[in-house]
Amino acid sequence: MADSVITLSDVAAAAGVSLSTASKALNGTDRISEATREHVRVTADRLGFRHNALARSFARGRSQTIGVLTHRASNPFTRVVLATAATELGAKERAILLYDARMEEQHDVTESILQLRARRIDGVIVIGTSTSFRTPSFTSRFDVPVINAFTVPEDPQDTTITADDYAIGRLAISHLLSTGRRRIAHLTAEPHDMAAQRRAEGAGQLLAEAGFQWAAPVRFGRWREEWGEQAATELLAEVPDVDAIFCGSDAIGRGVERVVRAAGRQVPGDIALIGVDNWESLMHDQRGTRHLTTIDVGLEEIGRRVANRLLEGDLEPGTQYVEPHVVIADTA
Amino acid sequence: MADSVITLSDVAAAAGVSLSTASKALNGTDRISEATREHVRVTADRLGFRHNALARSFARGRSQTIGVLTHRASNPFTRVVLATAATELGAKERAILLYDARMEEQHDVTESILQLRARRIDGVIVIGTSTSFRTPSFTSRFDVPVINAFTVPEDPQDTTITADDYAIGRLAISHLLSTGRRRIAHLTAEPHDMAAQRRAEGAGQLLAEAGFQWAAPVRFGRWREEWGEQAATELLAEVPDVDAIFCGSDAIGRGVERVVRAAGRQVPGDIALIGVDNWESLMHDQRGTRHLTTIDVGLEEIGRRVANRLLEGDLEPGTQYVEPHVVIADTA
DNA sequence: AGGGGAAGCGAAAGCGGTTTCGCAAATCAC
DNA sequence: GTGATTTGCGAAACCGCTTTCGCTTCCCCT
Repeated sequence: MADSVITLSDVAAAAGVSLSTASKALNGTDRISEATREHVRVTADRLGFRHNALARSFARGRSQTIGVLTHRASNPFTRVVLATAATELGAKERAILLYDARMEEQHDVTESILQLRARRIDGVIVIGTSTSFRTPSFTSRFDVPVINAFTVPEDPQDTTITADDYAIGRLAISHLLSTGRRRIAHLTAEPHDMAAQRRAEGAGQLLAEAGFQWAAPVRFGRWREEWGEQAATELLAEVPDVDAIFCGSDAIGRGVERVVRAAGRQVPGDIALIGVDNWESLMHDQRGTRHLTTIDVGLEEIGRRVANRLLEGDLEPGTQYVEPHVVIADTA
Repeated sequence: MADSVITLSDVAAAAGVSLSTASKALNGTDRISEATREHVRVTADRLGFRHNALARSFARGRSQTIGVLTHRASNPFTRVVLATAATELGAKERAILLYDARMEEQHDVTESILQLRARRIDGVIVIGTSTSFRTPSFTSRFDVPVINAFTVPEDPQDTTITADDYAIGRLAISHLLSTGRRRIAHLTAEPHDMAAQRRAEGAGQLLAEAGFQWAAPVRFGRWREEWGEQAATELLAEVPDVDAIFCGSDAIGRGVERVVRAAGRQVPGDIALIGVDNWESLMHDQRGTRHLTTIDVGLEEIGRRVANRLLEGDLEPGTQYVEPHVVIADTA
């Protein structure tokens, strides 16, 4: 590697034009004759020239870097959004600078914000941890575009892309109905959890619209596998002829499944099970086997959209929801 | 926000020193009297000065950005390493620029490499997808430090940090033995998979050292839940009195568990189960419930180490393994 | 007292582009 | 054919910081 890096003035010299002409030719800016433009391009290629991104960023005052603020980068959902957004941005030659609020609990986010501004970032992505917790609004604290992902924004005017819990609920029920189930129950998480609420609400709505009702009152509890076990045990005692269970999450679903099978019921023969999250795909990279039928809330789509809208400067205010989709496997 | 951004020369002027003195004072470089240094610092603070990171990077020729090369950024293991490394780097004000080979299957990695070099990145992290596939060596293709994560390097001289499959196998058995199990079996993935091999090898070794042997020959198959079911079914038929199963992965473990329970055996009462991956923690962000007892291979530790060693310039050649640890839950 | 070295600071040259502005030549209008 | 535009290009300023180099002073040593 003969590494006496080629600069733009080398190109200009080789092409017999001025530095400024070379710059404009390659950037397509200003008025340059097509002939010169092409000639410069060819020379640049021949020399293997590449813009020094650092110099360019500096001169333009734009860093080609996006700041990312997370509450907890170790949250698995956050990771998915983060990784897909980063991939998308990387493909467009944008770097990301991640600030995890977790690490700076004391440090006040203000510090991170100042850092990001000092870096002259071109935009900010704020990744929440769910549709249950509000994320404080950062929009006004930056002079560059800010977009929220996977959260319910404090200020409804903030540009936000997130999961559609209501649609998730509807979709789950719609799928169960379409497979002929009629005695459907719903076991889900904390009653105060907004995501759990919305899912239950959407599910209840669709059920009602279809002219049915819950086989048992919706059971609220925790987002945990154990709760799934407990709730399912109670449910089976109370409503033995239930023929489908919409589980608020895949974790709950796992617990439910264990109990249902232990009770000697066939899955999905006697009782169909559907969860939410698409856990297994998160684990298996879309290739492995699937087991639990589930609803994918669209985290990857959120990551992609957030990145692209930011780059395209498409920041109309308000919340945009991504469509969930059903992932059919062995349990429904 | 009165945003007429403060530059270093503003500070210099306000402090009554030259631009260069101000620079040196704040950077701690060169010889400057402690008095002036302090005075400049105070003035800078008073003015709310922050270095323009772009200008600084440009002047120094170092971008404060790390390039990250992945095979498949959507792989769940990759995501964990990526997210933890990014967090660690972000905390030290380093951005990352991600190139996912997946997106450029055709495009030849060469292009990405050129891009990264044009960005004047300060280092490169190459994230593999497992300890089963070799990653081609990129070390010589960059003039900056390169470090591999979660992979088996093509060139053993490449600086690499990865999981220790051998230790994983030993640890699993050690745990089972310590809980009094003696009739232990091992159900795992493809016989040609290096990770599966090493785990089986480590496990076999420890077992032998302890004076025992496998209750049944090791069964190789797939990394899938279904294979867990099938293998467990066969195993129970063949060796009904097995009292512990070391499952090659949590996915396999899930399948095994279903069959074991369906056969009426108590878990862990009759049969203890231990997996590998720590799936549930990946899903639950360390807080949720755990169900399957498992071995955490240390992906997060890999991410952290890789980031820190790169920043510290600690790049002695060769492979360094992270220690796995047991995550005790309900099944062993 | 005189010379050598170190300490403290400033002038100025980059770093590698982008961008404004002005000028000459070419094109247009009438 | 003359004046008014437009077109194509180059000179030079500039982005904000780092770093080399050299010039004073001051200190110490003999």
